Amino acid sequence: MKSIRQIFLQHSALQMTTADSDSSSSLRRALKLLRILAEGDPDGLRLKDIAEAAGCSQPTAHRMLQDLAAEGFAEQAAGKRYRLALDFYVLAARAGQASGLREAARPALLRLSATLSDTIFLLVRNGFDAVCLDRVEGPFPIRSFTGDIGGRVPLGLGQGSLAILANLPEDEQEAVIRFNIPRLLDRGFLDEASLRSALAQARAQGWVNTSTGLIPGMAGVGVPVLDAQGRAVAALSVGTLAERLNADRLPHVVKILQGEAKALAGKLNPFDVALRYPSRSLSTIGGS
Amino acid sequence: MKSIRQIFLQHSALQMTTADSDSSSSLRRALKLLRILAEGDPDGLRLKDIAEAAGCSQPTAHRMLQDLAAEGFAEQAAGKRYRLALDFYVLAARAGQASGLREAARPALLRLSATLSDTIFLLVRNGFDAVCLDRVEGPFPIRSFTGDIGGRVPLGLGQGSLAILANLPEDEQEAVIRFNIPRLLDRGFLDEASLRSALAQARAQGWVNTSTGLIPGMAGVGVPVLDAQGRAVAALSVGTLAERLNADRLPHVVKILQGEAKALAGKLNPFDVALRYPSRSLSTIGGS
DNA sequence: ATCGTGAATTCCGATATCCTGAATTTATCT
DNA sequence: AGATAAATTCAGGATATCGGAATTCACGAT
Repeated sequence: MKSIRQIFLQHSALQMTTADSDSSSSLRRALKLLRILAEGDPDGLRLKDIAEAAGCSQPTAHRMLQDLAAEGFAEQAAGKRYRLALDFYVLAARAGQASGLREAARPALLRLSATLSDTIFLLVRNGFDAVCLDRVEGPFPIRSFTGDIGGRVPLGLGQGSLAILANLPEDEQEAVIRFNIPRLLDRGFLDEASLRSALAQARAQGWVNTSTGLIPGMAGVGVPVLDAQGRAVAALSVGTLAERLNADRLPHVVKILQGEAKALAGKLNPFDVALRYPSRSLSTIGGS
Repeated sequence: MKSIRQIFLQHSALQMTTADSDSSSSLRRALKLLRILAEGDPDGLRLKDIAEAAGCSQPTAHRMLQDLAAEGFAEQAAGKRYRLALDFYVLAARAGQASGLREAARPALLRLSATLSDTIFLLVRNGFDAVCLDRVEGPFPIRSFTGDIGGRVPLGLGQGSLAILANLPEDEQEAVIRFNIPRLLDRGFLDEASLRSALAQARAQGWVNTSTGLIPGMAGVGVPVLDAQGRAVAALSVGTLAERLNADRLPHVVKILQGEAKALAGKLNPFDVALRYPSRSLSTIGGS
């Protein structure tokens, strides 16, 4: 059985508290600048603040930003402020296309939104999290754990996220659970026993209902998107008002979701999320 | 009048054949790797091919890719292939509000899509290209020059793209035309005379109709989004089936589009797409 | 199933690049 | 306008980078 560390390595590309964060390589430092820009004020950041946030000298930050600008990843708005530039977003749009899932799922999302008149989410697994890859708004205002596109939640929190976790291979599921329990408790989630019973139920019935919803007045349904080996690679979910998921409508919603999930799975023949990271990372993480 | 080179410098962040492509800085070279990954197969590229495309040795490419992966911008899929990682997408999505324009335009796109039941595009100018910044699908399947979000077309090709070009300042327009003519011809587009007359008409009437559509059965309308100085910073366009843009409906569509474009322009007071690039770039490009 | 080819990764010395500090220019605030 | 603070440029010393060679690894063929 895989260890937590192995699972972690398989998905080490998380911006988590890896504690190796300060480490070297000028490239790494430059890339951190991009992250600083992304997380900073949309109108741009001052060079001084960027340098401080990056922990490097002002001339160094300046030179790197000039390079980033020359390549179209950053730009200088009025007032000398630096911010991300268009090319960055353009490239990022392609990054989401990995395996074409987003593209493949978009028609389904639109159909679901049109049919159900609710907000639809497309989630994918990424390490120990579920990431919102796409989302189509419905007419009702929704609060959800999974915020907007790009939002992350620990696997297990929220219907779609739980649907994914419930359909991972046994050993990975176990590792994720152990890793995520503290994170879930931090967010006021149920205890481990409740999680395990919810997972068992989710796996058995093939979908996750509103019972795990922790936001008052909100409810949702999530179904997994399975690959050829029956492993969850994504989830479709609906978020809506609790009153809109009564006993009458629920079966209908589940059925439609499952139909789309199955059709989507059919389009994903060569979908392979298994990553292998070099053993060098082991020492990096293990040694810190 | 500005020279082509000057215009080019203002928007030098193009992945074109700048001939400065080989130039210095390890950061720039690393960022080019990201571009290579973005343009390559979504399922990933082999290290050898990446190294070749980047014009550097295999070990060098390897080390840079490891750094990119460690920062979450790239990842290794099964089979050792490298591709852009999800974090890249997530980062941009979170910062997405940064662009302002996209955020500001989204309600308009949704309204247009709902009202017209067609696919709506938001294009912005970037150098010699128009870039699709956002897009809302309609119920009809559409083929367009401007592919999905992030797609580029030479300015002048397509309704929205032409609408932007038609409303650039005289000298820039001229420079773009000269630069783009060969590119347009390559793609089976009309000759220079036709382009110029189309531009004149577009500028005069304030919108671009389907007459420039080169895809059989498809049609569209584009209107420019003008800044305070009357320069085009973006375009809204509709793409649909030719039969859905008959003489009855066309004026209606144009009117609605123009209304949204005008409202959008009003929200863009502090929107400043003019970029200033350091004079250092001048010598870089001029000297090669 | 084993072998052979080609790719991916690691190692290491030379060297080009990057970083820190100081000086200059430019912007911002009172 | 003057003063202050930031942004940018400049130069020398230190270091991380680069590419060739060797090794390990993955994959296709016999």
